[in-house]
Amino acid sequence: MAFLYKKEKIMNFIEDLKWRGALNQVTDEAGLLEAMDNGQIGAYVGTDPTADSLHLGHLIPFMVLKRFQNAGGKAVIIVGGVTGAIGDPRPTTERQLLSTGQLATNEVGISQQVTKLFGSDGTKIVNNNEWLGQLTLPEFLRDYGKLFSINVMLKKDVVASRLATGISYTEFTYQILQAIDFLQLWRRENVRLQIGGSDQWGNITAGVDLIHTIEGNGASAFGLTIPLMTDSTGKKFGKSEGNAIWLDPKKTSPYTFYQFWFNQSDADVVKYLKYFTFLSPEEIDDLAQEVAENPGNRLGQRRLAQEVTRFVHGQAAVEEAEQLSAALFSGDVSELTTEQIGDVFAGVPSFDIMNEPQNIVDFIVAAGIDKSKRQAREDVSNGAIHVNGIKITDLETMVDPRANYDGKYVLVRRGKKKYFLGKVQGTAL
RNA sequence: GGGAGUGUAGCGAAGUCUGGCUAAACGCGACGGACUGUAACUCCGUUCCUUCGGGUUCGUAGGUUCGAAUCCUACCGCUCCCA
Repeated sequence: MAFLYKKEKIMNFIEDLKWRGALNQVTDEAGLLEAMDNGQIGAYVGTDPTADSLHLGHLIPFMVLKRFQNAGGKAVIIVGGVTGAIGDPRPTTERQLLSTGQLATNEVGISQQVTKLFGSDGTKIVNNNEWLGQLTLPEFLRDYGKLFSINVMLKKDVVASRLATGISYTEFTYQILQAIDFLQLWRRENVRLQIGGSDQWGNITAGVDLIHTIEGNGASAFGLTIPLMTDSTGKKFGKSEGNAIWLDPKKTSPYTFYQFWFNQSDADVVKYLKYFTFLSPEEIDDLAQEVAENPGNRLGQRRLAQEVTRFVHGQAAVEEAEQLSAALFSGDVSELTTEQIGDVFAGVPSFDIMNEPQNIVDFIVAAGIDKSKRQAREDVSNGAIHVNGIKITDLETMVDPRANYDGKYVLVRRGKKKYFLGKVQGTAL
């Protein structure tokens, strides 16, 4: 069951990850493959609910978990709970604790997204509050604390780097909690593998060690980490204009999501195709050749955008994003009908606007397109602003919302490819 | 508890000794423009707000001075060393 692509290249789970550049370290490669062959086992990824939605950074371990699932394994995901309330230490500074209300909201949002990605069949989403929440301090100290050596804990990279700047006792304890999670899932859900980013290595091995200590050295428990994702210029992957790309369509529209992938550079497409799609090595090799020979066609980028958008938002969203992209990047937007605008542009950031003429600069700021008048003036002067397809360069221009699209919409473009849809409200009092 | 440092725009980092020429160097990031393939590279411009007169900034609050990021006092945060 650990084998994929039986009709084409034969690769097992690990070989496939290696080929995709998605493998950093494994605790015991041969042991893991053997365990996978001996019957279905589970693997888990933990997520702390630091926001009400997942973003692309989270998708990285989830992609590997999904491959594990596709290879016949059982996917288990921990969404926050106690570990989320504590905070995984960052290498630099102490985290700000989230309120319990915020945590609860975040957990709900993230659980829904995870369910969408993994399906409900056989996938298990758990909250570690189930076991960590019941644990009393005396039990914690007697049953677990005794098994952890401070000397070893201090050597973990994250802790070591924090010794210079300071780390609270709370965050220091995090690795123990995560180790307990692994142990509990090992017992409850037959989880034998924990998957995480390369920064999770220390936490993961803490869990493997704990299982070996309690369940015996022969106990089958493995850890696997994924390399840090960077783009070809060495920057951390997953940001657009300095903002995170969210999986929640309300926070990042499927159109924006699609465009994020579509705009990847030639140097990165193949890497991302391997990483973020479930296309076979043959298909990816073909696309790689296409990118090398006819980069201008952007076939690789297009396929990447389609595949990832489909995985996260579904086929309908792909079609909408492509329609919208076609409308925005090919023809003249002033030719579009009111209906087309309403249908197709739903995915673009929108704002409400009063039904009365307004100076262009004030209009831009009121719409939230720029954050200050200074910036708005600069953009207008630079010829960066188009209203309903017409470039505006005069700072004194008045924008009349009634002028186009039956007075219902005002379509604004800033720069080469950022669109905003103004929805005209009633007349101002 | 004692001692030594440190806190500057989104980030990093000058400027502080020798107060005015500093809305504050430089780098990164970000935004816009040119080029292009909705790419990368490169180049150019912008990057506190503004009714374009000016206004408000350099941890916080006071003080000295004609004038303070720069000097003084107190307080707050962070780091290190000693106890």
